[in-house]
Amino acid sequence: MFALVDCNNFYVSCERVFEPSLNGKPVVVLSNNDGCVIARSNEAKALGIEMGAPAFKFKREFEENGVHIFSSNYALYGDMSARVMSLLNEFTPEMEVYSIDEAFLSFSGFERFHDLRQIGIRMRTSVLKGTGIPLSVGFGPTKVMAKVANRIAKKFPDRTESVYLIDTQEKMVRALKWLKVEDIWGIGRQHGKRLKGIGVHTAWDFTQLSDDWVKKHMAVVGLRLKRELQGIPTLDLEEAAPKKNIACTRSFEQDYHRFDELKERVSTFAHICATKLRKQGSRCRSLNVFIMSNAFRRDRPQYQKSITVDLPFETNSSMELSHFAVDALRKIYREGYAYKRAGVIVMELAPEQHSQLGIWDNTDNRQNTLFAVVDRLNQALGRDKVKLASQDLGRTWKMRQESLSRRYTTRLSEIIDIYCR
DNA sequence: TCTGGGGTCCTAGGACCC
DNA sequence: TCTGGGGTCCTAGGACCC
Repeated sequence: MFALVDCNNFYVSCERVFEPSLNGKPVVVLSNNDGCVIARSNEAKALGIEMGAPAFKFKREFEENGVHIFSSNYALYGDMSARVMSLLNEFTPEMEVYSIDEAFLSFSGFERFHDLRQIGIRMRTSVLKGTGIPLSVGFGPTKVMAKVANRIAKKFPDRTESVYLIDTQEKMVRALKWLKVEDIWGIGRQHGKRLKGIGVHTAWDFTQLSDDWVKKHMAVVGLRLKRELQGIPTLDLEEAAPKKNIACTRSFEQDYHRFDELKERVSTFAHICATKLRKQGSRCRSLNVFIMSNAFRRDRPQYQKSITVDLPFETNSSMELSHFAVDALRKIYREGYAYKRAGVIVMELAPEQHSQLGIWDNTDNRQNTLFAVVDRLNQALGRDKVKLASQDLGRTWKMRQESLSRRYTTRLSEIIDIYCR
């Protein structure tokens, strides 16, 4: 049996831990630049605020309904996530951290000696007590069924105590007939639309389709999904693996027109990618740079272009990557457009240890030592203490973050205040 | 005025090899 | 007129996830 454990409205729950007066009130968390709604409390969901809704369009609604707004605080969410995962890990060593707020746990064999429902309830209690974050837990014979069970636990918290177990044929059929086809994990908008078009409305209907149809229209991924929903496992827990691509991309808080302005940002994105590469112990062989104008402004001329370049050698040096990224930018930059978004993606990653050196044009090895020191300094003193000269030394831009909470758990100076009367 | 960011996997088709 | 057979690798695009 698999469990899928999921934190309820995770970002909102993190904020509420440190502001408990917000329990029971509508709360939303916004994306970078306070752009879109990316987390909602149940009360906010009930107000009809959609996931991904642009914040400016809902401004009035927020005010009228007293919705509490937070800018996203990834330092806080990342640290809270690590605490949750570490508590969950005590229940079984076999765990796959699937996302910042979700984990699959394998309990194969446990069902013979343990009451899985009780284990689920104990996980909830432990994490709630240890971190203040509420969970929903679903158990099923496959990963997809565990997802389904989790959905039921979340939908009916009172009846299930937020823990639901699918362990019999009847429960499986009942769950499948209840679940809408577009809500199946792995069925997105496109497939959902097509399936409904041919009269497939529930997960149960989907399992009744022929293998041929599924294979033809949804390839092997669809076929695996069908098996999983029939209770036949095709997906196993996945090992934590090094990333195959690493990206840093941003929308700007204002339009940029000049090459120099873009250059400054792209150089920073390359530096951030390089830092992530070094942290993972990888180097990259190629990188992609893209720039684009504001796609929402249909009234203005549009331009978007991306370019992938092979590097002459593998590297994770901020200086070298910044240099190559700016070179690439130069090739795609066109004057006369208002740029709104850009990014750097490093690709073809290889482990540092056995990297292939070229004969003629090797990276300068002294950079390894240099950036080891840079990383240490930035870690100890704050992220931007040491920068490249090509970066944003003037720091003319700043991310819009009007409602940022404190980094309660990772900065001593921002720790929660307790007042005694 | 204002619209996020970071990933993965799969397939078809073209280019190329012997 | 007629034009093999069997592979691999790469890329772009589509679909999905959180």
